Order: sequence, then structure tokens, then C-alpha cells
Amino acid sequence: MGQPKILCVVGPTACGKTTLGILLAKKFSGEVVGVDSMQIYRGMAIGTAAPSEAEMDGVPHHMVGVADPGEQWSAARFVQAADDCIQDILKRNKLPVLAGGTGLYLDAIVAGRAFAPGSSGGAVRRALERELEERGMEPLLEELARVDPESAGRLHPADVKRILRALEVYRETGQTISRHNRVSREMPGKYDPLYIGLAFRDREDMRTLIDRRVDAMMAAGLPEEVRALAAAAPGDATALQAIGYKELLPALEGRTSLEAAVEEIKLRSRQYAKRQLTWLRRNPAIHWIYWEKERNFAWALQIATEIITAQGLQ
RNA sequence: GGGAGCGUUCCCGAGUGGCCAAAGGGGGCAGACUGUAAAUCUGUUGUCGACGACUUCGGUGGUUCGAAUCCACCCGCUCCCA
Repeated sequence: MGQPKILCVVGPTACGKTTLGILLAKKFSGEVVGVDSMQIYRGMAIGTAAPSEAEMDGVPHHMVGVADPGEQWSAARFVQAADDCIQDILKRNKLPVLAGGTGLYLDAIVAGRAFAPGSSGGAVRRALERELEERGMEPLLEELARVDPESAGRLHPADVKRILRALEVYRETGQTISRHNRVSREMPGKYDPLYIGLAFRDREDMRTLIDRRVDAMMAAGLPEEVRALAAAAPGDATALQAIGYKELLPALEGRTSLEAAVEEIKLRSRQYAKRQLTWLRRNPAIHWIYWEKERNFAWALQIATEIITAQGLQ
């Protein structure tokens, strides 16, 4: 394969992607590209566990804390911007180290995948949403079945988001999203990725770590961060969908207790981690490193180095 | 001390004679995922040698062809009066 090699550190939340990514970047003269839909925003360092200047340890980071929380980013926009960073890193003969938890974004970057043509969230989308509200799902499902039977067959009738998107693509471009997806799936990847996966052998240990981390976030001033973010971003901002923020807001408004909110954050984090694992599990190329009880980065760095050496990254 | 009520599957909570292994929600587990993805959607969730069988609805005993549902007593909890 002639594609440029990149290193990808993946895994569920709280398993140490950030730390290992930095260690590997240091060791292999790389630069970190964060692949995280929420760490992109400024002012969310605590809640998204973004690395501090000290933790970065001199390793250049990209795509972390670079966007205004009021902005609406999207997968397509993210992939485009991240790819620019990667190209730039490669041009300087450094190793791109992608570290992040947003599976869709990472896969799209590695594949060099363009999302379906046309825009999203524009007039067509608004029209679809209006139709949905006025006439319900039936007519839209019928339209999809007529126009893009493949998508109609694949999508669950309750999957409103994806059904609207499929219709949006068709109405805007005259092409079906299923065809676009099929074609793009067959394209060769843009990069030659080496995946290092980090996970806990025992789910209970992951839970312990998540709980501990949430407590640490609270101690580090997450409530203040949430308050500031809420003041800086509109209520429908993507940034406010982040775990930690949407749970803490009701507590800050006195509508629920702080303790309840913290429990909610822990719960939602666990569920998020589980979904991340589901996503990752279908990628057979990942070289997994499993934590036994506690995280031990010196050990993980050692294993990762062995994997990298064996696979020949350099 | 007197009175009213409650105890259901991991949790909350329906169910008041057969259609109940027991609604619904939560949680768990599993899956999906191509422009909001830390989002969204789906399946599953008593046990087993599983188109059937077995155990379960605080406990024990009873009524009945048949009980989570009716009766008696017991245990535990809640509330009210005093």
C-alpha cells in the first residue's frame, strides 16, 4: 500500500487514549490530531477531558479546543479540517497520531471518505422536517421506498434522523445515499492506519475509572465550566449535547440535585463507552491492549511500541 | 394502644380468579451507525435438554378445576389517630 501511514489510538472514554497518544507521539516524533466531536470546542477542557498544556508535554495538538462552542460543526466539516492537519503533518515528515473517541469521524478520515454530495441542514432539510411534523412519517417512508428502496429496506422505520438524511440527499442531488455509500465503501482508503486499541479487560474496572474521572472533573470545576459554556453558546449548540453539560445544566438551574446530576453523568458516560466499544469491535484491524484493573502507561507504551515495530510504521 | 394501607421479576411500577413469565419505564446485555455522532436508532432481558417443561409476585396454610389476584394467620414497611 502506498498510502501514508498514520497511527490511530482508539478506545472507549476514560481508557487513556489521550495519554498514550501523547507518549507515542513523543516516541515516534509525531503530532496528535484529536478526533473528538466535542473536544473540538473551546471552553470544554474539563468536561471533555481534553489534555492540558502540561499533559501535552510539548507535543503539538490539532483539532482540540479550536472551535467556538456556538459553532455548528458536522462530521463532514470535521473530517475536512482534520485531514488538512494530517496532510500538513505529513508534509513536515512527522507522524500523525490520531487519538479520539468519535468512531464515525475517525473512520471517515482514514478512508478519505467524502460524505454524500449536497449540503445538510439547509432548506431541503427544513422542508422535510416541516413535512414530518405536518403529515407524519408515513409519506416520507413511502417516498424513500420509491426513490431509494435500498435505504428504505436497511433503515428502521423509527430511525427518523437517517431517513430524513437519506431523503435530503436524494431531493438535493437526485442521487441516493445508498449508492454513494456503496461506492465510497469500495474506494481504497486514503491512509494506511495502524490501530492501537485501549480497553479494560473487566467492565467493572472501566466503570470505576469513569466514576473516578467524573468526580475529578467536578472537583476541577466542571459546574463553572458548564455555566460559562451555557452563557456563551446558544441552547441548541452541538457543544451542549456533550455528556456532563446537558446533565449538569438542570442542577445548576436548581431543577435537580447536584448529586443526581453527577450520577447521571457517570451513567451516561458508561453507556457512551459501551457504544464506543460496539463501534470499535467491528474493526478487526485494531491491536488491543487490555488494562488489568489499573492503567499502566509505561507498560502500554512498551506493548504499543512492540506492535508498532512489528508492523513497521517507520 | 387504635385505624388505614403496602410488600410483584435487577430497580421503579402496572396487574385484583384463567388470555400472566406477568404492561410500561429504568438499568443491564447485544447490535446498528457515511453531514447534529458524548448524538440517534434497534433487539433482548426468570431457568432449562426451550413449537414444551419447570420455578417466580413477603412467608405459611387454605378456598377453587385454576390464585400475583380471594380467605386466615405470620413477618416487614409506610401513613394516620392517640
